[in-house]
Amino acid sequence: MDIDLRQLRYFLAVAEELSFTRAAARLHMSQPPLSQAIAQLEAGLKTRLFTRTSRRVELTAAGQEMEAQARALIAQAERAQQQVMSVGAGRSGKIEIGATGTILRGGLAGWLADYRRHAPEVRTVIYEQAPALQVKDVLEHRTDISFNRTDLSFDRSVARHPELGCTLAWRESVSVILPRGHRLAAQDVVALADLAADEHVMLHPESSEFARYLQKSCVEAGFLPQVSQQVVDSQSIPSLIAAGFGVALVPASTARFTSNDVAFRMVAQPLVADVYMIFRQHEQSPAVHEFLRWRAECARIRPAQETPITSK
Amino acid sequence: MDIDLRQLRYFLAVAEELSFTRAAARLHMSQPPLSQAIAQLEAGLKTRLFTRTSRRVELTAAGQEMEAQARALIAQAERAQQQVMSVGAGRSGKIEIGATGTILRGGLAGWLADYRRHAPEVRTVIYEQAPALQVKDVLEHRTDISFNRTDLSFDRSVARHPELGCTLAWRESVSVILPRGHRLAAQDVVALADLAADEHVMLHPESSEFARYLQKSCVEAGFLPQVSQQVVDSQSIPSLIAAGFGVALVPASTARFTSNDVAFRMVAQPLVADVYMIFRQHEQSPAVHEFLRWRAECARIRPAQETPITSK
DNA sequence: GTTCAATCATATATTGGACATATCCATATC
DNA sequence: GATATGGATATGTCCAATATATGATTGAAC
Repeated sequence: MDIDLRQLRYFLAVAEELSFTRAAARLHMSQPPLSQAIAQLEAGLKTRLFTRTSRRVELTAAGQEMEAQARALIAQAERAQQQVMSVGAGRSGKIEIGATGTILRGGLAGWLADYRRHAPEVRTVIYEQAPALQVKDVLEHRTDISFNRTDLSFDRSVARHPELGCTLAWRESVSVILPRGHRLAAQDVVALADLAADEHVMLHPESSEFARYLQKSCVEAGFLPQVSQQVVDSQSIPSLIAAGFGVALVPASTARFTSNDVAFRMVAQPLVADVYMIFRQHEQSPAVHEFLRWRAECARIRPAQETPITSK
Repeated sequence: MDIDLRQLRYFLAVAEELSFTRAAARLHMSQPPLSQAIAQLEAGLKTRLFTRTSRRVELTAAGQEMEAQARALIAQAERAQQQVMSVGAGRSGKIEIGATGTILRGGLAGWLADYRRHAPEVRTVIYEQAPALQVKDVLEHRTDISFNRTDLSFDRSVARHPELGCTLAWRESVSVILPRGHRLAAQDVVALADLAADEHVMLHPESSEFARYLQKSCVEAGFLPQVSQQVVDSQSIPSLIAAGFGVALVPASTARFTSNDVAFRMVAQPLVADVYMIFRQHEQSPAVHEFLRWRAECARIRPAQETPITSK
């Protein structure tokens, strides 16, 4: 009673050849089972599909309808198979990405563009996330990959979860934001120690591993930064600097979207603003798996990772 | 390698139950062959569709895609089957109808409306045909049914073809078109014999059996009509009458679309303008077959067929 | 920690159905 | 009317889908 794609393939062969014998030859089978299969299909539909005049085979009206329907069905089955295999191989699908505001506006989309060229069928959906929620969101499948500036291998603030993996995504340099007319604005590159006397605007160290890293780096450079203001959202930093609250150390890419009320200057190495990807080690969809595999391969070929988009 | 709707039905059962055991019960089969069938499907796609954790079954990303695709495919297969069966039963399909101008404009569409209500999926396509080509067009499958005023049972002008059938479609009365101020315009009903002295406009008797029928009727009424003008297209008759070329006998429904430069009066019975359907006895599509069957049944229930639309 | 129950995978036997070979029947062609 | 062509029918064979039995894993109960 239920039709079956095999029957439809047989039907189409007969409909195209208008001959059971020729169709059977094309299907690499003998003629009787083909006749039987068609008869069975007709019985299931309670409808004749061919008129057999012992010398000529013709399609009935229902047969013509069936030809159109069968073609559409088989084509759709083909597409369905391709689509499923494509998802299975990670060539299509969806990757849910979480990122902090600075990373999202700091060139993440541009950095992803490479992969979009490599796997155009994979949709990437980017959510802006509070850093504190990123690990939780990944663990609970709300996102597949989180981009942030925390290297879980060294992070002690979140419980080191065995299910989570962490990889360096890209490496950018650190800039310092100076107010107009600051004494260091004349230099192209600023050494970290030169900022010892300035007041600093920085992110809350509790919620930002990057802030803790900067603090630690300052201490290693020989001074404990004077904090004039702590902020939650890095977007508000440039306006605070413009208002005279001091200086701020930020990832170089922050310069892309800010006015020229303030000056951006490179900070000398070895200060870096690394961006990491956090992801589940298992239970990752093929698209995510393939994405991470591709990234790992790229990193193997060209390990020196630079700022995704120059902050010029 | 080629997927098969049976596998998809199995897959959907498992995807819905998220359990091989329950799905097998729902499918009235045991669990091992179901597991095998799914494994086979996965092998064909080279893609895992479920993650089995020996306690819980879950869909992979590819499995979710497959669920959507499978639903769409099975629904389409269902629709295809319905559609083919519908065509096979004559509930849907197409009927190509040929008709002469007078019949086409004389209420054919209205007469067909009944059937369109009965079988709304059947499309009826109406072509205007020269009467001389109607039989040929039916025999050569250009049309399925011809409407005209020729009863093939008595027609001797065309070779009586054994493949052709002929049935009365409807019966209308005959009207006479009189010029303004004609002496008979005062009467509601005109007897045929009263028109003996008038000049007549009529269709070519060679191409119109109706014209021959009218001629014969006049002779039986005791006069040979004086023909002032012979026309091919009955549409031109009213204007010729208005121009004073005499009178004309026409089917009553002709009055529907003409101005009041002329007067229409009923002609006394037994003069009738019957409309017949001509069709192939065999090689008719289910839609045509079902249409004719339905008509025959209606005629059996209510044999008195009237003018399809009153010529008021 | 141990046992039990639940659940899917694997092994093996069985059966139904798809297929092939052989043949029959109808008809178009000569 | 003989022949050839092409589909239907009959019958045997073989594979594949299924059932039964069993194993393996694991979550839950105590």
